[in-house]
Amino acid sequence: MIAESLDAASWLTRNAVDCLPEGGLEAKLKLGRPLRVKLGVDPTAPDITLGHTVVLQKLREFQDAGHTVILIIGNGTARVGDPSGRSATRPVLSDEEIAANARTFEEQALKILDAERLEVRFNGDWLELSMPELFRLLSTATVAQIIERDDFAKRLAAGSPVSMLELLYPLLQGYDSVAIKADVELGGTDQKFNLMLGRDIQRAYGQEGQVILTMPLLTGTDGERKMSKSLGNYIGVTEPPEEIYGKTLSIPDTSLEPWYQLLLGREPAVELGPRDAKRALARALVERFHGPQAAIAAEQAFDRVHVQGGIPDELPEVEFGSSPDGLVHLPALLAAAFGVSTSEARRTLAQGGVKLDGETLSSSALDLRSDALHGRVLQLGKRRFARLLIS
RNA sequence: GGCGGGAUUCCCGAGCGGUCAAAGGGGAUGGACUGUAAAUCCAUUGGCUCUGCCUUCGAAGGUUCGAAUCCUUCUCCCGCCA
Repeated sequence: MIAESLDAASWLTRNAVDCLPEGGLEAKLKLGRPLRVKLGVDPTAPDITLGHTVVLQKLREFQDAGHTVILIIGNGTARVGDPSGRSATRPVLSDEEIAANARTFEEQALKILDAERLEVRFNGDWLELSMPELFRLLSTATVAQIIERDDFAKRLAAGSPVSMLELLYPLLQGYDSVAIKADVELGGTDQKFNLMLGRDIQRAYGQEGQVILTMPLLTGTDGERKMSKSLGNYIGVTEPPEEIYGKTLSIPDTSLEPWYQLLLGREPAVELGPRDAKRALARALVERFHGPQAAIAAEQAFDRVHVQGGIPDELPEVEFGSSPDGLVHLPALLAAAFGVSTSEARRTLAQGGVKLDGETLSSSALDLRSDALHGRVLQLGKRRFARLLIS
């Protein structure tokens, strides 16, 4: 069952940026037992994005090769906050929220991972160190080692604050590897430092150092920064088909190759132009999370709305009351229907961004008769629609 | 412990007694163009019962006809020295 050949290693390192140390994975594979492959996740963001799927797919490949994946929910480390990136303050979550997020994460991760070869662990279970234990952990690394890290080095050079807790974070993450006896740890390239430090810590605890495997970070729909929920440039795997389809089409052409490579594991077909390659990508992604039917439907719906300027077939209904004289104040209606402020509604209206059954509404008449609105489709901007039920 | 610097609207960042809902940039949104791409152009970007009104410039007080701008106290941050 357990593949031992070099082929197995080269398959598993496909698309990876780093696999260290050199030859380490091959050596681990030769052990001939299922390896313990670790991924740590932050319990703050419950929804899995396409960005997460890059690493998850790699984990799945390990599972398919017979290895065990250990998903670590960082409820203990959440109290510290990963300094990767730059956000300094993180919301403090309650145990209930963390548990709920972990469940959601696991549920969504199972769209990719195999439940049979998965262990889910909470690092809060072992991050209750006594002082002597903490001192032992702290003694495994030096300040020089820690501040060598790129983020820290830059921030220190720029005179920005770096808290003691942040310095501690990589050690705690490394301790997780000790706790679960990880053979391999995966992460994005931004995790390289933490992963490497984990090796040192394991060795300080008398274990063999883990092999680290880093995957490229998927850029977000903006094509610039890494995909993340907080940057708002993400596609969630549980989003509706039309959203996944539409958002995928909105990525810049320059993201096409990396997205193909990281999400589909292949190059875009050469005979397709960028537009059609992107459509094929969007179909493939919808298909992965919603099935082939949904992919076709999403594309058709998209074409109807955006190519032909039509109206989607499923759209939310909005109930709204008219005044006693049968008039409806448009800004108030837009505000209620789309969750914008009335000021914003007025502005958009003035700019020709509001349509009723496809006809642009003018801002000269802000009050319309209810019977002119009832049952019709109100549109704000390009993509927000609602069917009106005026009472 | 001592000395200095800072906190401005989503972000960065001007403003230093009235002409400030607050320059400029970024981002975002709407429009044109298009392939919900890029590039480009135009517009908008606190809220509202919208030719006016209300609330914003770390917090609370104060001075003034009038404060983001001056004073006091407080909170937080940063640097230098020890």
